[in-house]
Amino acid sequence: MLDRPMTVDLKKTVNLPSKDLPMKGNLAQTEPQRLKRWLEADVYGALRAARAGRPKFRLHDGPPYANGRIHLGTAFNKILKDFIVKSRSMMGFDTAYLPGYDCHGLPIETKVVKELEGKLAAKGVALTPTIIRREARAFAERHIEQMNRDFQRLGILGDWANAYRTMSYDYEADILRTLAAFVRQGSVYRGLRPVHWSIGAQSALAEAELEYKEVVDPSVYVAFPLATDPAAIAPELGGREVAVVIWTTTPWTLPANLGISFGPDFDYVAVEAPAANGQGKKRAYIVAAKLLPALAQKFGWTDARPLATFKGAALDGKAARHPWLDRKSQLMVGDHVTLDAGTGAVHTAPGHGMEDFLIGKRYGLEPYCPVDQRGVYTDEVASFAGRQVFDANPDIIQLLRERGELVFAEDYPHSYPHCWRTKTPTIFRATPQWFISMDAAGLRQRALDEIGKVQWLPAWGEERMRNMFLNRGDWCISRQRAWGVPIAALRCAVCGTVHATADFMERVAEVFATEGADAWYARPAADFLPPDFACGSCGAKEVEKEMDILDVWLDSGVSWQVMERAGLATADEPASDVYIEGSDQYRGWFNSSLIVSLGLRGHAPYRAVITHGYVLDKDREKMSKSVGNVIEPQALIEAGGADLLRLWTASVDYTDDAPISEEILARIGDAYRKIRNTLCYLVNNLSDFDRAADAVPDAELFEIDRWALAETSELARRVRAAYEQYAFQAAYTALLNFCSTQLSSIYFDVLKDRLYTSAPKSPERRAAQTALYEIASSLIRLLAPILAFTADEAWEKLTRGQAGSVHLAEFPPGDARVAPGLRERWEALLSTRSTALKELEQARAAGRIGSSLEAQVTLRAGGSLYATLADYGAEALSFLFIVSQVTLERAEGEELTAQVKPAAGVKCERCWRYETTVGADPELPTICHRCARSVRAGWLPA
RNA sequence: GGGUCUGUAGCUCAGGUGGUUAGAGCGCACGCCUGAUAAGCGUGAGGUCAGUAGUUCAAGUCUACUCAGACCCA
Repeated sequence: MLDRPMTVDLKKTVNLPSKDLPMKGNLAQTEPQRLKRWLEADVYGALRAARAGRPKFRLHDGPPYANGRIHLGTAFNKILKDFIVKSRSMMGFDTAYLPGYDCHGLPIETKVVKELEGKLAAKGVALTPTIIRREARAFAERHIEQMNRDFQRLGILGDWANAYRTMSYDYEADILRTLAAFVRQGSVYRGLRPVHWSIGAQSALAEAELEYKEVVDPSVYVAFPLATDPAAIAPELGGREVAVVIWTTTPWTLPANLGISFGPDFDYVAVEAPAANGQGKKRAYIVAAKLLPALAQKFGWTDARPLATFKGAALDGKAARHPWLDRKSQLMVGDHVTLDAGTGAVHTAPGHGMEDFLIGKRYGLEPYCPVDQRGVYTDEVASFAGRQVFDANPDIIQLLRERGELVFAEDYPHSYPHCWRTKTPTIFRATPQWFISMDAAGLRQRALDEIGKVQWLPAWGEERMRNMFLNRGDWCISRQRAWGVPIAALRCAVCGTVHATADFMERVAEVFATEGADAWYARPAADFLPPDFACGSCGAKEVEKEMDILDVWLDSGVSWQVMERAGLATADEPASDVYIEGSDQYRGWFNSSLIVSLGLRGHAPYRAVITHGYVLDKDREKMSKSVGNVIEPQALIEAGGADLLRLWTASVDYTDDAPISEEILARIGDAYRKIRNTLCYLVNNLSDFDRAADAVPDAELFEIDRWALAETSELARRVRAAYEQYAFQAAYTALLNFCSTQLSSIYFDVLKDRLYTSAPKSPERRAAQTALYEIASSLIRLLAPILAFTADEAWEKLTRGQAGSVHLAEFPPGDARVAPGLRERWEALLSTRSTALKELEQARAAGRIGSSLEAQVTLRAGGSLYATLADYGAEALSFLFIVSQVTLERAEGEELTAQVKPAAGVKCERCWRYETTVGADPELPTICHRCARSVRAGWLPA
């Protein structure tokens, strides 16, 4: 061998990472390709097969409404569900996820009707329920296909091909069978209830079909003379003529007045004022004390004299006389009474208002409604029978004036609901509806019992749910619409008696199962009739079909039955381990599902209920088109990929409302890049590492490798626990902090020297790679539920495509044994490192060094810290601090000091450390002895 | 108006049963490196804990009220 410099390209002897996993994710392009492969490989099916026989975990999907592209809220919901599905399956559970869609209902119906109206009118064809239903079904079908694609694009794993639909024939049959079950147990009844009614269209309207317009209505203040002894209210009123003054802007509802409501805790006064019929008579009028000054001025009561003051509760149970009819008006108290307007005494007509109806129900008043579907008074109404209600207003006011009960009248501009179709003002009108009683079969009490057995997350959900059941009225299940499941009942064509038996409904359900609910519209009533039918009341044989449909909340309330039908649950247990939906579903799906499951199975359909908040803008205000603060998921996916959206979902506290904005997304992008770069470092430094052949035994690992593995195990333990508790944000925080602190800023930074400068197959480099492999394997799996695409990509690279999708893998256990004292020892080492780094920064700021390798550090420590540092060794510390030399000195006190000086020696061209051994090897004169050994071992013939 | 909930640094979040100078990651500023490079490392500056009043020796943590926001109901 010649004793002169060799011509070695030293750059080529440095083991730099590969570029197998690119730093740039390019997710908008790569995700769809990966998705395609998942679908081709049927990852969901493979997962179910792989977990067959393991304990089951069920997440029953609350069906989103099938009427458009998904928005951030639906994406948020589905991603959270996917976190659960993926994490539970990685815990080893056989996790089923069968998505579903809510198909019937008003939004689709109105959309379809709008589209059809113009077209059909031009052809002179009438719009029938059958046509609406055909179009609505096609509309829902189209949107389900689109939404299926949208959801899958988010990386949601599930049985998409078999997604359930509330409009499928068997599902429609189940809805009707469910109604039959409630009929059989005696919970279903028919009763009157006020609904929004369009006189123009002669039909019931939903809230969404109302348009509010500014109009001027008559505002009247009407006296109702007291019918009970006024001394019972306040002694001062004994022997006086007393009247209650009410206010209304709908004088036409006065014929239906059955009561007056007061706020129980408000103060009311009886004041002496001139009687409205003049002639100088005095009369005592009752109004709310707080409103008296304003009212006295309005009425011209210049010398009103208060006679008595009392709480509204004092009036409870008393009675007044109707101003012109020979009828009592019940005095009541209720919390709905406010002092915002009027007199504090609220005219109550239970047939013409929702609040009136509810309080009337408590006091046993009928929802009396002497107005027909044309808005015309029936014969019951003396002197106004046959008159249209709005036309009758002036005459009613005139009548009041003549009778001396009109205290005051004026014009009153306000906004009033109008029918969106006919543009006519609407009225509230009590109409016959179908109900499920909350109490007839004890449903309310059973629900309250069951609520206590369910696990609520967040915990306050239990109270919210409980209050809801304590206060809710009977469930009105009928709607006067076309797109839904009809209430299969018959009405006698002669006497109008309704025939609705469970047996009959179940027979019809059989027809629905094969022909769909359309059969009710397509077939004549006679088709459903038993051959020997006769009306029980009048014996007639002619019948008509009931045309009301069921509330769509009943549709979705029966959805847990698909879990039984799919073999995922049995009837004697809750159909789902968990429900997770937005917080609006306490009133909605959680509510209806509980009632239906209780009615049919006797228990709740869920073991646990999780709620998430709404997606809000940067100011935590709701997104709306008119405000212009809407962010579309499609735009986010185009820009940054679904994994970005998934990472954002994990980053927020979903139990509260979740803010999203440009800045937040920029931060999430930063976090994504941090995680991705961490994965790149791991995977790309393992490109020449074959775990089976190259891994070293535990004993050959460096201490820092063992520390990093211990930290990884701890991470696994914490992240796993977070997933178990559905605490995705805790998982996110732990994972991100681990990547940036333990790995990037400590382990990876220190490890670069060993990975890059050791001989490729040297034991020290293989030790580092052995640790990196374990870390990569754990980290990727722990990330997989959140970063579904990126983790799969990294996993594929790490395992060289030999292990299948990461979503088939299980979590690392997180129970690695850690040598006693290792953690405490490393706390001391790392805190010493911080001290050294601070000192290095001072030297750098003073211009004494640039790179930390230009420095040597002298540590002075005492006591146990000195012992720890000495045991670790000065040279090892120099690698830990990434400086060229460390000198350790023993000190008396406890305080640790670090001193920075220029490193000794010359910079090694290869490892960049300053070494006194540079040039020791004459053949390799520009590098240190360590590098010379590596180069000889790795690149030169022996 | 009622039920339920939320409000801690620019952002997302930690801060059992009230107790020393309120923490983290990111961002930001400044600097280093140029062999993780549309990367990496370091140091540092950011907070009247929404506000007011109270309880207490002591409150981000308890009470009341106010303000702002969310869902449901009216």
